[in-house]
This record gives sequence, C-alpha cells and structure tokens, in this order.
Amino acid sequence: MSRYYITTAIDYSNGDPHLGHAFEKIGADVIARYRRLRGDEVKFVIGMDEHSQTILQPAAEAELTPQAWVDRMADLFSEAWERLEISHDDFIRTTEPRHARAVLEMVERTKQAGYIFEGTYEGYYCERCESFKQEKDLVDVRCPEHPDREITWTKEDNYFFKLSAFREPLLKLLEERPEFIEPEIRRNEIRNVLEEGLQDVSVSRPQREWGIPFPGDERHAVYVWYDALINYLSATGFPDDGYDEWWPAQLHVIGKGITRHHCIIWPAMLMAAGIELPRTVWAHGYIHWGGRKLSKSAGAPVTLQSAIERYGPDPLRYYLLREVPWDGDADFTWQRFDDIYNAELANDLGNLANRALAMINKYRGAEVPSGGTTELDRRAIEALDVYREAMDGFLLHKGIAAALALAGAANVFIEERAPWKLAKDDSKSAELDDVLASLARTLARLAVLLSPFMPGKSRELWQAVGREDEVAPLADYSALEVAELRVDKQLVLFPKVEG
RNA sequence: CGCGGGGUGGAGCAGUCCGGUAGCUCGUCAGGCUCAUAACCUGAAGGUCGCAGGUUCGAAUCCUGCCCCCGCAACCA
Repeated sequence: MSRYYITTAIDYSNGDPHLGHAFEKIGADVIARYRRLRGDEVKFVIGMDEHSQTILQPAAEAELTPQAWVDRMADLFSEAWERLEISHDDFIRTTEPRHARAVLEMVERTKQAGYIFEGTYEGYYCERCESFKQEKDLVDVRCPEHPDREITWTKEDNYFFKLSAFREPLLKLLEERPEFIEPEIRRNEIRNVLEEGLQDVSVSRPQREWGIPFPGDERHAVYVWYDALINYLSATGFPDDGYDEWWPAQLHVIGKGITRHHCIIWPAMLMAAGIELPRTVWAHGYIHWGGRKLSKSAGAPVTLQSAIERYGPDPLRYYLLREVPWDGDADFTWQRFDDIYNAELANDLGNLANRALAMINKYRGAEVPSGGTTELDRRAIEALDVYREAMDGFLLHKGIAAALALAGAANVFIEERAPWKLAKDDSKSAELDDVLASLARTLARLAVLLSPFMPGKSRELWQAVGREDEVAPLADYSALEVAELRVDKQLVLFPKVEG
C-alpha cells in the first residue's frame, strides 16, 4: 500500500463557489477516490485562501470583522463540497494557527539560507489588483483591469525572495523530471517563461491590518501569495516531526491560470528552504459559458446551486468530467447536460440496470443464478485495463468513456443473447443462467468503475445487485461474484425528467 | 512580426507527431426487438477537413502565406 497526498488550490474568500471551483474539487475527488479504490492510503486536502486584502472591503460593507467574513465564506464553500460528496480528509484555512506556524518556519529557513533580502520596490501600484504593474501593461497610465481608478507611483520597503537564483535549477528540474508539470502543454509554457528569465519577487507588504506578521519585522505582513502556497505543507503538520509521512505531495491539482505560482515560485520556495518538491502539478482547463471563462464575468448565468439541483450531485459530477476533458477547456451548456444525462445515464446505464434486474426478477425470482463466464465478462476485464491506463494518466474523461463502453457492450450482449427467448425454452436454462449471472457481475463492475465519479449512484447500483458491503476495490474487480444474492426488482437509477 | 491553443457532416469532438478510400457521440430518418426508464439493437442520409498556393502517384495530415476565434503576458479554478 502506498501513500498518496493530493491537494487542490485553496479558494479565494471573495466570491461564492461557482462551477469552476466545483470542477476542480470534483476532479481531484475522483482521483482521490480512484487512488483509494486502488488500495492507496490517501490524504486529500482542500481549503481556503483567506489573507487577501480584497476581502476587507466586502467585510466592512457587511459590517463584519475580516475573520467573521472569511468564516462565513469557509462555511459557504464547505457546504457546497459536502453537497457534492467531496471526500476530503482535511480542510486547511490560511487563518489557522497551524498554518501561520508553517509560514513562519518557511520564512526563517529561507532567510537563513540567504534567499530573503530587504529592498525597495518602486513602480505603479494598482490598489484593486493588489500588485505592481509594469509600465508596458498600462493603458494611458491606468490599470487595464480598473481604468476608473488612479494608479499611483509607489515606493515601498519590502522583503524580497531571490527567485532569480532558481532559473537554472528549475530548468534542470523540467529536464530531469518532466512529470513535475502535466499536461505537457503547461510544461512547455513554463519552460518558455523560465527561458525568458526570472525577477525577484517581494514576499512582504508594508501593512499589519490583515495577514501573517512578517518574522523579524512587525511592520510588514507576509505577502498573500507566499502565505497561500505554504498551505500544502502546513496541512501535513509541518514543521513538526512526522510531516514527511505525507510530504512530498504526490499531486497538486490547480487551474491553468496559476501554473506560474505552482510550477516556478512554489518549487523555488521549497528548494530555497531545503524541502522536497511535490511529484506532480496538474493544471486542469477551464469550464466556459458561451465560449468565455465564467469566473470573472459578473454574474455568471449558471450557478453552482442550479447545476446541482438539475439532477442531483452525481449527474453533475459525471457531466462535468465527461464533457470537459481534464487537460483542456469546454463549454457548459444546459442542452449538453440534458443530452448527456438522458442518453448516457438514463438510457444507456440506468436502463441497462433496470432491464437486467427486471429479467433476473422475472426469470429467476430475483435471485442471481450461478453461471459461467461469457464474452461480456471478458469484455469487462478488457475495460479495466483501458480504465486504469486512463485514470493513472489523469485522463478522467477517458476513464468514464471506458466504463460507458462496457455498459454499451452489455446492451449489445442482451440483444444478441435475447434472454426472453431463452426463457421460453427449458433446454436453454443453463445458458440463461450464464447470461443473467454475467449481466449481474457487469452491473457490479460498473458500480466499481463509476464509484469515483458517482459515489452515491454507484452505491445504489452495488446494493441493487444484492451486495450489502462497500463497493469493492479494483483488486476484486476481475473475480467479482454476486451469485445467489437477491436483487432489487425495480431500479430506476436516473429517472427521465419531463422536458 | 510577444507567446500559446483552436477552425473537421446540424451540435460537440477524435484523427494531424509516423501522408494512402474521413471516424466517434448526440440529433435526424428507416427497420428490428419486446427484458426495459417511448428505452435497447441494426442500418441510412449528411462533410470541397478555415482560405490560397506548393511538395507528392496520393495531403485533414508535410511546407509557405493569409483570414477568423479564444486564452496568456506575476497573483483568475
């Protein structure tokens, strides 16, 4: 049994959870559940990034303290994840003491290694972006994101992290361990950035209002991005002994928009502090609405709430990972959601379960007969190989496709063997047993393959074939047996919705 | 000349690296079956593969130029 530590990006506390946040959590959850299914010991961590200055204003408007505001946001996100059956083992928040401890330790170690120095930063500073802007990025000496605001020439004392020292080591890292950044397209982007060169970055802000006090200089707070990245480490108990039971992480799941932080700054921070690097950073794509990103545009037309309520959490999980390749982008549309739900879940899968169980009920009194293996069993074994290869490579949509192809094969199998004809001929009784037993095993196997994607529905299917235990691990898949169990007489997994 | 991704039947995609009668899913139409959630199975129609040149016996695939869409350009999942 091996250990598998997987994280997602921690979410900003300044807006409601939307489909994009959900996509990332669901994808990571599928991987976490898949690893458990493989028999790994898994630690799956998600959480909140709470030290952004941007929360001060909405907090004040709501007449809440910053802490009360982020508490409320954390509740909001937690509720959404519970609703979606995200199976995280920990929920890290950057306002927790255990996190501050880890951040202080990181700063200390980096200082001692000589990679933090004091300096002065001068430039145009946009208060809304909370960042300095390069002159070439300004439009008429205004921030392109916030043209209504004055942008001011600011000079401030800061502590800097010597990022520029890590250009060569990072290039070497990509050379020696290409799997550090997946998929390949993101790795190439980062290599480009590295080849262009790196600038040192500031790790403190001259304010004390909100954030972790900078060690050794209480006039400053730790810059929020430096603070945030360390969450992956603090969730392991760092710097206490034993944190390396989980560290280094096997997988950081992030959105493609923050690859620079996770693939350049984060490994550089770890190198500077003399800490091992995570094995892989996976940068997933984005969900679009009408061809555009849905995060920034004010009031995205589809809310997470409405998407969950459409058919419940499992169909949403299925649809998102089926439709949006985990290494690319795709549109969310109600039309596609409805089409996929009806065609694949209700018709192919739900109806397969329904008809198979109905025949076991009708011809064998609702008890799964004992029966030999058939071509469908062989097909199921082949499907496992395809499934594993896809899932091991994080190509989740291909994992779903492998399971769905098995359901399709089962439907064809029924058509070819025509159990209703066998049932009318007593001399074909043994063949009918084989067919029904094979179908029941296939349903159970489908429950296994689909359990990372649709935990609730898979459990229902598993129980419908008479199993009362937990859905079996992958190791039991090939030899799976359900003979002599009593099945549900009527199962409608995915009811058709009038529309 | 900033960097990158993409343009394939009505819709969504695969195929492009390693040229050889254009494939999948949905939708549409026809037939079959009756165990089933008007479901399932089989078959058919439908594409000058963004445009224009070039290489080749042969190009969606290689080369050149152009057009259009979309991201990124230090804090957006």
